[in-house]
Amino acid sequence: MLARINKPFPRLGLAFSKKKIPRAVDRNRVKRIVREQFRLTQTTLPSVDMIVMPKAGTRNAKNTSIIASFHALCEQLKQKLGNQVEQSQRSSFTLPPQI
RNA sequence: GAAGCCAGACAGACAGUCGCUGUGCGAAAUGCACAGAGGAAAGUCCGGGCUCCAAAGAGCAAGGUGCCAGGUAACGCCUGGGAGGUGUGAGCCUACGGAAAGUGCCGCAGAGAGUAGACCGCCAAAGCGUUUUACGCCGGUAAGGGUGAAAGGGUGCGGUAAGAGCGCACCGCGCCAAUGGCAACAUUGGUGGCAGGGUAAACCCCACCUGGAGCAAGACCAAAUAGGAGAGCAAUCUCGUGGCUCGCGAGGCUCUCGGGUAGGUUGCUUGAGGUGCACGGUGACGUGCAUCCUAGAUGAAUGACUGUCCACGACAGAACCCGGCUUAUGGCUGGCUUCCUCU
RNA sequence: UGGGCCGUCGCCAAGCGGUAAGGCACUGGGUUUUGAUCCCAGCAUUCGCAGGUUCGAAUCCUGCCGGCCCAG
Repeated sequence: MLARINKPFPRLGLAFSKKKIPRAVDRNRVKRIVREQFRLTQTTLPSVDMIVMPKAGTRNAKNTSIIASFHALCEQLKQKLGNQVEQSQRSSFTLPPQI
């Protein structure tokens, strides 16, 4: 829902309301999946702060579909920011991202 | 073989790689080691610990519990027993004190719904009258019919004008005694007279229990700021303290205007703890010894990928901590009951 | 964490121990040349679910389910 250029490395924010995903088990599951995918793909992501927010149907989604939609959103983000962000800026930093 | 009842344990396993949270080691590292959700962590329905209010007091009010005995820190929980109900049975269920302290309610129907009553009936003995083997009046009665969820014990015999606990027998009920049992209660005997239906998850009475708030409790450190202005009340007052009164403690308190802060540490996990053995107890449970340390986050941690195997993984995520209850849920094991078939 | 409220026809709802009002909507009929209005009639087999108390429960009690609100 948000992507803002702030720090020289990508950061992840999660906004998971109890209204969208009522049960704690499902909420934790989706958060784990998003965090894991961010961790695996952070070196290829643009250096922006992003906030991920689930929609109402997310609680019934399978793990593979959540992963696929996360990657699709990242591709959209890259295309939108492709003109603004320099490629060299991203590769020069290898600090651990703050999740 | 089918259906059912009860009890129990388990909650995918192993290996590898990369991650997350905590603790320890280390000067530090892009390190190393160890540990890391549940039987219900859930609902928040009860009980307790802990913390503050007065190391919690009195009375009223309010609320809860309600056969007996035991267990427990405590309970509305558990165990054992009694009584009642239910099921063919294994079993299961039960707010299970008091209706003779008082009050209320019992629609419709029905004569009458609670110090009873007379619609259809039955009888008319005694008394009176007449048209005298009869009828009427004065009356008697509640057996039978009818209404209702419920009509002031039930069945039978006697009795009577007809009837009626009016009398008797048995059953039921109340009271007393004995026996067994700690008790609830059971059994037996005697006695009374059949009197006043139901409802207390209606008010209520009796007995017992409950002070209030909650870890965002509370404690500490640091930062910031204005010990501001105005009004009101004030020891017969105000606040702490909650529904009220008392008591106790403190001495200022309340409102308005304007302004400031809300960051961190702790509480935080060793506990009515777990496991094993022995002993006591029918059992819940208790005692002793040995042994183990087993999440502690604070935008909130348990995952992803790969491989092998199987029954192909249900319900579901700790937030101060424990004991229960309730609800959700997967397959497995053992015991028992009923029925069917075969030998 | 603590506390409170609600669930009744498709919708809005009254009833709080005595056998489920009313309005809108819907269906049928009438009035009208036709439509609206108007008139008449119909429309709750589980009062969220499951037990219990009572002769009798939407109502009382207990346990669940769902929804909403308040305080910190």
